[in-house]
Amino acid sequence: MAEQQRRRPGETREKLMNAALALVGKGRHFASLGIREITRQAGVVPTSFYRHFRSVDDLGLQLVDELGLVLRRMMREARANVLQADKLIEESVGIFVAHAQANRSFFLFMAQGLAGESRAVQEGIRSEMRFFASELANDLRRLRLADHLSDADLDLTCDLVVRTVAFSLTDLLSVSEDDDYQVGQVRKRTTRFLQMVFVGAAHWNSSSA
Amino acid sequence: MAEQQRRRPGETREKLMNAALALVGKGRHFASLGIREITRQAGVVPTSFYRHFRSVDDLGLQLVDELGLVLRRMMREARANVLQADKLIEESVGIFVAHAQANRSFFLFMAQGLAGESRAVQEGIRSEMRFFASELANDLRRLRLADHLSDADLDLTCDLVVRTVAFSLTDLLSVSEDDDYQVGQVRKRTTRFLQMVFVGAAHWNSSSA
DNA sequence: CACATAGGTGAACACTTGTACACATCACGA
DNA sequence: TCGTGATGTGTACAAGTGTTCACCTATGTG
Repeated sequence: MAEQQRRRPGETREKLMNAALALVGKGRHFASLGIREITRQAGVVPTSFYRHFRSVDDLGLQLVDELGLVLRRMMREARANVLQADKLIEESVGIFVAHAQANRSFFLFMAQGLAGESRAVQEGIRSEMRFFASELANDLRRLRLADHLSDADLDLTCDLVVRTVAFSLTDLLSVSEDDDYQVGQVRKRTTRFLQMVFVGAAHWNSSSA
Repeated sequence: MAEQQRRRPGETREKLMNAALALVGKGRHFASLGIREITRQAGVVPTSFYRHFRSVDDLGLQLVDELGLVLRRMMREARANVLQADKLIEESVGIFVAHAQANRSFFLFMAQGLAGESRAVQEGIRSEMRFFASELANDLRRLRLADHLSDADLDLTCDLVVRTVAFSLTDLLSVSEDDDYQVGQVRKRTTRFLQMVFVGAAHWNSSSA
């Protein structure tokens, strides 16, 4: 009936995922989204949803996959841009904040998913964080910045770093997107948190023996 | 019509709050709860809800208040039970884990609320965490355990501690309630996180000047 | 005792929800 | 060329939703 223009494959699928993200970005919680709501936002008929996803949770899982890509992009940029070791933390936090701002909805979704209602989404996000932490550990090892730490202690440190940053996400996402002052505050605070963690790591074995 | 037994005042109100908590404890996300669902679980007619709360978010706000009481009880117990300073961290984490297990639904609600959909609930929980951190700072000051730190740096430390513990909540709540091994793992890991933070705090000024 | 008030109840409303079914349209391989 | 499968659409329905209304009953204060 309504004219059906030729569609690039996967287009509606993208539209649906973006619609879910958009709603999350608008302040809704992912766990409270419904199929009809998402399709309405996407400008698509409800039935189409089932062509691509079995349920809202399923869509969530696929969002986690995309989130993985976003995180990898961020990591790549961080690796390319960290020039001097002494500004390493500051610059990394800066890159993180910039990405979080540029992909606000995505990171909002991530923060929500950590205590979300779908066990699978939760585990997916957790697993992305583990991956991130292990990559960080590799980098630190390669740069020989933590030679005095055992592998286990280095992992511990990186896990703590990732957690701290992840928690900062909730700070960052709860201030207005363009309140530069507040955003700066979060950045400074996060930087100091990480500095403290690294000071702890630097003195770890000598103090905990 | 249906016989109306004499009710202790506020009874239904409690029933409603407990019902919401029970649903959260069962794996539901607070943001996805509806009025009818809550009243059904409470064994009460939907209309009764409005006698006590204006909306689900309102109920959430009142839950945050109760959460405050739970946290205070926990703090009191921790203060009473910490015997030797050298086991301070270990014992505190133990008490925290015990309380989190005993009030699983409450802490689940807290973890969800941090990235929740109601701005007010979010701010309430955040504020409880700030209070907790400032009390912790007072204690450390009183015990003269952080004399070398400025007030601002002490606050920073305590904030980081509270965040770290709060994040552990998501670990703790995602493992089965009675999987003692996993729970023990979370406890050990959290303890080491905090030890690392405190090592960092101990060497803070000397390393960051 | 009378009465105001708080709290509990059932029926009804206008919507929204998830899901199923039948059908239309396109791209593409046999 | 003709299927055939993937993707889109419209309609339908039963069930669940938030909220309002009028009404009932227990309780405590004047």
